[in-house]
Amino acid sequence: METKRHLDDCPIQPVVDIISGKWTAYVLWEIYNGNNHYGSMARALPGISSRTLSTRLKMLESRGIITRTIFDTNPPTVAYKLTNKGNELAPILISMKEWSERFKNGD
Amino acid sequence: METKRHLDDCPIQPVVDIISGKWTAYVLWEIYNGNNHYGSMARALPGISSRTLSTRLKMLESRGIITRTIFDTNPPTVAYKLTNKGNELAPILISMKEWSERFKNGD
DNA sequence: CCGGATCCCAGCGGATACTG
DNA sequence: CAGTATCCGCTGGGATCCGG
Repeated sequence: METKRHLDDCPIQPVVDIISGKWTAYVLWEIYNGNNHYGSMARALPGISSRTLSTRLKMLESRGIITRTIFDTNPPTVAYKLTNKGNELAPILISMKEWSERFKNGD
Repeated sequence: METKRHLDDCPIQPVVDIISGKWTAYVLWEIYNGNNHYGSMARALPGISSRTLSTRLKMLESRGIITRTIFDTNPPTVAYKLTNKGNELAPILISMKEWSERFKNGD
C-alpha cells in the first residue's frame, strides 16, 4: 500500500528549495570559487541583472548559506562568504561540475 | 586582468540547465528511487500538475537522461528509467539528500 | 491509466533609472 | 562600487478538458 505523502517528505526538498531558483547555483558557484564581491560576480555572470543578483544574495544570506560583511575601508567594500552550512554544499557543486564536464558535449 | 567570459564557460552549466526547472529535481529523485510510472510519480509529488510532469519527462528524455518504454501489455504500461547518463547524476542526488538531512531543521 | 492540447494568469526576473 | 526602486513583459506552470 502506498501511504499518503507530502512534498516535505522528499528528502532533497531543503536543498532544492535553495538552489533551484534561476541563477542561484551560478551565484553559489562563484562564491564557492572565491569570487566574493558583487561587482566581480556580476561580471562573471553575464546576463544576470543587478536586481536578481542582489535578490539571490539576500535570499542566501537569510537562509544562512552566506554571510555579508562590510569592511570599513575607503571606499567601503562588501564581501560574501560561505558559512559552514554553505560550505557543506561543496559536494553538490563538485559533483555537478564533474557531471557537466563529462557530458558537456552530449555523451 | 579579468578576461571576458560567457555563461557557457561556467563548468556547472550543463547540469544546471537540466535540473534547475521547477519540479525537475523531484522527478529525477523519484525515478532514481525506482518510481518509474507516471501515475505513481504524480501521487508521490502532490501539487505537480499533469502538464508539468509530462513536460519534464519529455525534456529529460530529449536530453538523454531517461528513456520512455511502452510495454504492450493490456492495458499498456509506460516505464521511465534512467539512462547511463542519467544514472551518473546519482552523486548529485545523493549529496543533495545528505545535505538536506543534515540541515533540514536550520542547523 | 497515461498522458496531449488549450487556455490563462501570477510572479519571476529583465530593463532602466536612481542613490549612498 | 554596491546596491534599491519601479515598471512590466514573458514564460512557467496550474486548471481543465480531451483522446488513446
